[in-house]
Amino acid sequence: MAQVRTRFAPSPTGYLHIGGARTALFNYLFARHNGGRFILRIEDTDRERSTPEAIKAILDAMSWLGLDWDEGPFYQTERYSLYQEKIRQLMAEGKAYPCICTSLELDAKRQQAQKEKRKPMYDGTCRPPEGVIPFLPKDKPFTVRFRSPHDGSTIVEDAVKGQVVFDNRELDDLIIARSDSTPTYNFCVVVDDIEMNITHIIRGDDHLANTPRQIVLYQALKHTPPQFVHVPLILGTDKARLSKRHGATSVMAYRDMGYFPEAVLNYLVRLGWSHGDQEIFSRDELIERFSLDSVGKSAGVFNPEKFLWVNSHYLKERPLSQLAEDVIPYIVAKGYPVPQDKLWLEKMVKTLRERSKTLVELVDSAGFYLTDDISIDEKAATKLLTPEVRAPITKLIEKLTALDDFTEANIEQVFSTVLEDLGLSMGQLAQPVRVALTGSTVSPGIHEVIAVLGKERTVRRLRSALKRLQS
RNA sequence: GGUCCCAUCGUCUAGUGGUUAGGACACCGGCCUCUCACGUCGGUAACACGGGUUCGAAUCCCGUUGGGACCA
Repeated sequence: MAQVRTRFAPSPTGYLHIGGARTALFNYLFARHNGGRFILRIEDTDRERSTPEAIKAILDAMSWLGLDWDEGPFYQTERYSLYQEKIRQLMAEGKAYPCICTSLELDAKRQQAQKEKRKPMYDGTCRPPEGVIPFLPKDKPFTVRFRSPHDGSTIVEDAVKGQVVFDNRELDDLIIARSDSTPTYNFCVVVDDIEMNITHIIRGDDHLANTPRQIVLYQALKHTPPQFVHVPLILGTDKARLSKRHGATSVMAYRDMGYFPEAVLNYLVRLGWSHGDQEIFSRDELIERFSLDSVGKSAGVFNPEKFLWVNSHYLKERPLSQLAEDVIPYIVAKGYPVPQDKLWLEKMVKTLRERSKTLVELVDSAGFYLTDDISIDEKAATKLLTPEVRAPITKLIEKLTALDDFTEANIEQVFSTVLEDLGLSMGQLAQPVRVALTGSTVSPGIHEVIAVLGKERTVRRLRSALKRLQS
C-alpha cells in the first residue's frame, strides 16, 4: 500500500472549534498510526470571510493540541494558477463549458421551479451538445460549469458509512469558476487532494452529500478518488449541530478555562471512536490503537460534564512539578502575585488538585494561599467564630508558636493535644480554624493548610480572628 | 420540499445470531472523614416502533417514526 497521506483543511473564517479539532485529530492519528503524512491546508478561497487572524488562531490551536503536521500549511489562494490550468484543461476537453446565464435569470428559474414543486437545478441552457467545444464569450461575463453526467449513478465507497449510492440525475452542472474567474470550493478541493496525493479524506459527514460531485470531478481529471471517511458530526445537547449557542466551542476557550490539551484530545477522540471499555488514552496509545473500523456511524452529543471529568483525571495524574508550572499563567490571569518558591507552589497545588476539575478552578480556590488579603465569609464567621473558640484557638496559637518542625504530622499532633486538653472534637476546632485561615468553611484538610501556610501566616490569621471575636 | 445519513441507559459507548445487555460520565445511597472533594462499595436507568428471516434476534431484511446533514 502506498504511503498514507491525510489532510486537515479548515477554512480560516473563525477559530478552531471542537468539531474541527476532532476531525484534525482523526486525520493526525490515522496518519501517525500508519506511518503516513499529515498535511495542513488552509482553504481560504472565500476571500470575504477568510482572515489572517483566523489563520493564526487555527495554527495556534493546532500547536497547543500538539497536532503537528508534516507538510504545509498550504494556502489555496496561492494556488490559483493551478486551478486555472485545470479549468482550461477541462474546457479544452469539452468537460466544462462557459455559461452566460446571469444570476438574475437563474434566480427566476429557480423560483419558477420551486413554484412548480420541481427540484431547482440548472437547466442546461448553456450546456453544449456532447463533443462540442464552444468559444469563450468575448463581450459577456461568464462562469464555467462542469459538464456532469446525467445518467447512471455515482457510488461513494465510504470507510464509515459503507456504500452510498447517488443518482446522477441529482447532480446539476456545478459552477467551477465564478465570473471573476476564481475557482469554487468543490473544484479546489479535488484539484488539491489530487495534487497532494491525499490517500484518505477524513472529514465531517456534512460533506457526504458533496462527495458525488467531487467523484465525477476526479473522473474528469482522470484520477481514482481517494478513500473517503465521513465522520459523524458533534451535536449540542439539543441534538442540533454543535454551535456557539451551545456554549464554548473554541478549542482555545477551553485552554483559557483551564483544560489540558491531553484532556481535549482524549475527550474528543471518544466522541465517535472507541476501543472496548477504555476511557483514558495517552497520545501514544491513541496512535497505536486508532483505527477507522471503530469509528461509529451516529452523531454524538457533546457532554461538558464528561469532558470535565476527563480533565480532572489529567489534573490528578499530572506530576506535581509540572502542575506547579501549568498553574502560573492562571495565577497571573487572576491577578495574584506569582509565588517564587517552586517547591512551595507544588505543596500548595498538591492540596488543591483533588478538589478541582480545571486549572482555573484550582487557582480560584487558592486565593487564601496566594494573598493575605482574604475575605472572611460573614455567615461562616457568625456561626463558627464564637466566644467559645477563644480558648482553643489561643491554646492552638501557643502550641503552634512553640512548634519547631512545622510539618503536617507535627501539626496534627498539636491538634490532638489541644483537643484532648479541652475535651473537644476535631470538628469543633477544625471548622473555626478553617474559617480563620481560609475565610471559608470549605478548604483542603486543615493540617495541610496550616503546613503550607507556614507558622507565621497561620498565627497571624488566628490572632486576627481572635481580635475579630472581641469586637 | 428533494437527496443522503443515523437510531443500545439522560449522555458517550461495548456488543457483529444464543450475554442476568457490559463499561464510563451524570444522578441517588452507604463507607471514609475536620469541611469540601478524592477514593471506595452499591443502586436507578437503554436495545424507538411494527412486520418479517431464523430453533433463536439489540445484532440480518423491509416499513414506520424520530433526529441530523446537504441542496434550495
